[in-house]
Amino acid sequence: MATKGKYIYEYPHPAVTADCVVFGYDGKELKVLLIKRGKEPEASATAYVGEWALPGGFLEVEKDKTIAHTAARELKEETGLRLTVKDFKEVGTFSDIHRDPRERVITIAHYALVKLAQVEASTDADRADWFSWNDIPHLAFDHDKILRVAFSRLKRDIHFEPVGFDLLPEVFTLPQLQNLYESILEVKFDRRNFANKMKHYAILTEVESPTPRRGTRTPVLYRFYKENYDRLKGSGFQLEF
Amino acid sequence: MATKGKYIYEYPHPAVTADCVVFGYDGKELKVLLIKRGKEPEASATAYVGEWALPGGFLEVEKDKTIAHTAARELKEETGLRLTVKDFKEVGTFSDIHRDPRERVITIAHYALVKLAQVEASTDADRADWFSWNDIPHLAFDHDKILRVAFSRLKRDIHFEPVGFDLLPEVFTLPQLQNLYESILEVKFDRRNFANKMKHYAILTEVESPTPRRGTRTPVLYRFYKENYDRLKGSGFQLEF
DNA sequence: GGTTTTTGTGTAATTTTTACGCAAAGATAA
DNA sequence: TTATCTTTGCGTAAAAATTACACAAAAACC
Repeated sequence: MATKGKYIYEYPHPAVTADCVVFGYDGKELKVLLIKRGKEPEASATAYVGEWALPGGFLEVEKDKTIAHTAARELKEETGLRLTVKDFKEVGTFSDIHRDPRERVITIAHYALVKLAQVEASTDADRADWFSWNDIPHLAFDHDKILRVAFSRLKRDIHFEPVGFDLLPEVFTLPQLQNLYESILEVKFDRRNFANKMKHYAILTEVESPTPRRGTRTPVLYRFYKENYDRLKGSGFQLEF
Repeated sequence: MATKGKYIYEYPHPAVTADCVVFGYDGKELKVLLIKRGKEPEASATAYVGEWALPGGFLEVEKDKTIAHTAARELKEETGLRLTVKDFKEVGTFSDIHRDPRERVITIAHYALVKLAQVEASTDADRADWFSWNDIPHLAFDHDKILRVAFSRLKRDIHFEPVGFDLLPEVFTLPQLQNLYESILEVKFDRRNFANKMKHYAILTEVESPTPRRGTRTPVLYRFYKENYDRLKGSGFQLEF
């Protein structure tokens, strides 16, 4: 199949892919969605068969309006997860000349945050699976590196944007929120100071608690108060921890 | 020249370019290096001839180790300016399907900071020129957009890294440093508070001033104290203004 | 010598951040 | 039923950082 192709260029062109780091949070740990690599019908050859990898795939030159559209389309095809283009944040370009053994492939990595509970059901479990952040298997290509960079990007973004809320269910407790921040920022906060700061920012609204029993004292439930957050953000605000 | 090419692929491939936003600072204003577009021997057709644009060009698939190497190589070829791969920071990918009228081209934008005085001489003035940030001409392609994003990235990075110092000469005055920060952050600071904060951070060392006359009172000269900055940065520090 | 521009300097008031202890809610075990 | 354990909620005092603010010295120009 040496000259099976029909797309001809005067100069060599690289292949371009979009890869997706999809983060979830189960109330306890940060999670990442990975796929098991199989044979890919579109690629001229398939590499790393049977290994775990980030979901992603090739830019469709004549169809994908932007590389983020590639990310959204491939994520849907490979995991069943349906996200919009706006859900993806660009992490960066990975372009090492030999990062793919088949041909020159540069990839634009993206990350996305999902409410885990609400998407677990719609995920195609045959090919995809969620892994705890502290228990990630070895990944194909340079996907380990991409994952690390994506995490550091998330870690940075959380200072400026309410990314935490994209990972939590609509209704959540203060301890859950704090644990999430601690997981991402890899630090511990004083519970009282954390609550004070949140109260000061006024970006949470208390939910009429239907007293949902648990193992200990029932925590108060909150909802994210988007209006207030947007107002704060508009005036050059930044969430600090 | 419809089928002049000799590079054949089974699926369509995009062209990939690296574009460079090179910032300089003349002690008064932020500047950007632009080139005047001419005929490009490498491209199958040339677009936007005669217009100003960001320096940049096509990834050489078999030669450029990473896309940052493309940026460095093209900057050198187009402007004469010789920077290392490490001098470039990635801004992001611009991949709109019709951003280049010739074919599908996605570009990875980068920015770099240079000590203006020391590079002005080595810049190829026939093709390249420095423009004040507040006096940028209309640019080819989507380069206006790239420029805006690059600036906002610089604005963000200056909180975490001593980027200011890359734009200043080795030896500089406190008012110069303040003016630079004000230009990038688009705010005004109180002179005394700015000086106090800098003193508190202890990242400047006073230089034995050879009393270099000027228009008014001779300002004290400083040099950036890298050791102290690195130490601070290592312990999770961040430059705030 | 007077005028103008630019630079350097310190302190008090305010705001933000940090540190810290105890009581109530709910579950489980004795 | 009571004791015990874990988890949650709450407020204040000390420390640190940020802000606001005024005057004198250096140099150039007239």
